Amino acid sequence: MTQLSLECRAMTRAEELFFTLRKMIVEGDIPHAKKISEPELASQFQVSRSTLRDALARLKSMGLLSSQPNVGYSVISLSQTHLIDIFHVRESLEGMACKLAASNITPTQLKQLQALLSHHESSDGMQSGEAYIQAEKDRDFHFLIVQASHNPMLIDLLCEKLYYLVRMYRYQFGMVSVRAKQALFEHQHIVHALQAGDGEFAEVLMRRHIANARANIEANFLHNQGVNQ
Amino acid sequence: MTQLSLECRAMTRAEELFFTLRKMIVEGDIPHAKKISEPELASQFQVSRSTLRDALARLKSMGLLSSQPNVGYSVISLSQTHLIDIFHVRESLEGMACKLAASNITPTQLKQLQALLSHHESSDGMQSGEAYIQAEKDRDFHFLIVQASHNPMLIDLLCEKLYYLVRMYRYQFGMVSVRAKQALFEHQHIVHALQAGDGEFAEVLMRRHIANARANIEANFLHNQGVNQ
DNA sequence: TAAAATTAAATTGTCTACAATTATTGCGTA
DNA sequence: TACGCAATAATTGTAGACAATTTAATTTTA
Repeated sequence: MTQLSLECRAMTRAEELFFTLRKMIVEGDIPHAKKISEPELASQFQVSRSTLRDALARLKSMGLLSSQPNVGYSVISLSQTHLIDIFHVRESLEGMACKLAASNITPTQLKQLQALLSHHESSDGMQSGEAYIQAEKDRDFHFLIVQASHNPMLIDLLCEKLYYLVRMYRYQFGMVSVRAKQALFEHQHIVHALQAGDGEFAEVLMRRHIANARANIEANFLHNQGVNQ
Repeated sequence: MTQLSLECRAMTRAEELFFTLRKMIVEGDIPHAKKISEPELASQFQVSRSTLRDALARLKSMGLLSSQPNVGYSVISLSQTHLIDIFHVRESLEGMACKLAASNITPTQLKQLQALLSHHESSDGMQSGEAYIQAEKDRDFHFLIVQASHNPMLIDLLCEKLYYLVRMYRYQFGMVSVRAKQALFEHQHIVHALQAGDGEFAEVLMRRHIANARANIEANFLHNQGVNQ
């Protein structure tokens, strides 16, 4: 009767809690590297420990939590080396995604990508060339390309797992792009390669794009050395 | 008192069951694409459904099981496209691992790698050049390089997740290497590049190595078309 | 006083029971 | 007979209780 779930999958209590906790962890609302009290969290969200533990297990599987048997869960402790590790994985996976996208992207997706680009070109921050937080725009661009790879495993790894880790670091370290204009150029080159169907080149460009971002982060670390652990 | 767990971490019932089920799934002892009955499996292993569900959740997170809320779990259904997807991911990740290994490999690890190679060279199957199942040898070689990357995320993805998926396909499709001698040559080249500390070249070689394996699989599919779905 | 051992408290892992949802069976109707 | 609907059975999701382990607090001893 009430079968209006054609698009909207069934949502369990545990799944809902998973989304809530993920947001909280990413945005830094749960202290890092400090043990999580299951009874406390469970009562805070009015759920049983079973439900909570289901959600915690999912958060662990995507790398936001760590745990030890008979001890408990805790939000992972952020570090420079960990962030660099993530970017190495991103570089390889998004490079491959970009290569595959050159072959598999649909006309609709290509149009979306182009529309995205021209929108970014015309936006205020870009025209003045000043630095600004372009997290969401960046997200959309990279997400579209990953989707266009049509490789479900790549999509899952990048959009469901690594993305949230990166976002957590953005929140925690307060990373803003000081190379917005440069990034736009790189995005444009990537789209050109995709249009031309040149997967090998598209991959190289995407990898350089992410490697540049990593170098930028490393330089930032060097500059702030001693501030972060 | 009984604190002999310096190396051996605490092992929960759920973790033990996880290992058992993983082995069973990989080796094809649980029917694919058919819903798993939780009460049945739980009683079969003399554990409660809670414990079983903990294990099932882990198996899902590594891609061996799929699930739907309010419906249940089932072993993933294997397909040619899925296997190809996996190899694309492997190519990119192991390529990166190899690149990083060129910089980060320890002298001990390099010696282990060389010892492994010379052992393979002298083994029977190689000398006669005949095809044989070299799954374990291949495993050791690739594992060592991934470990040598010293990137925990790469290590986890490749050695704890993708590896078991690949092994499941090996069992299910009965894949044997018909290019053992060629693979050995490629392994040798990779080690030479690592010795020379040439990460870029080592990456290219590893990617070609895996791409060749993929091409071999695709050719096999083409030959057996209609047999597998 | 400081370290080790022992006891007590709290936390996690596991089990069982119940609620909510889905799958199945049987019935009635076109 | 085939299709749709209703009632039943079975399964999954969630809650709460107990057991095993860890952490803390306390006592004992050098």
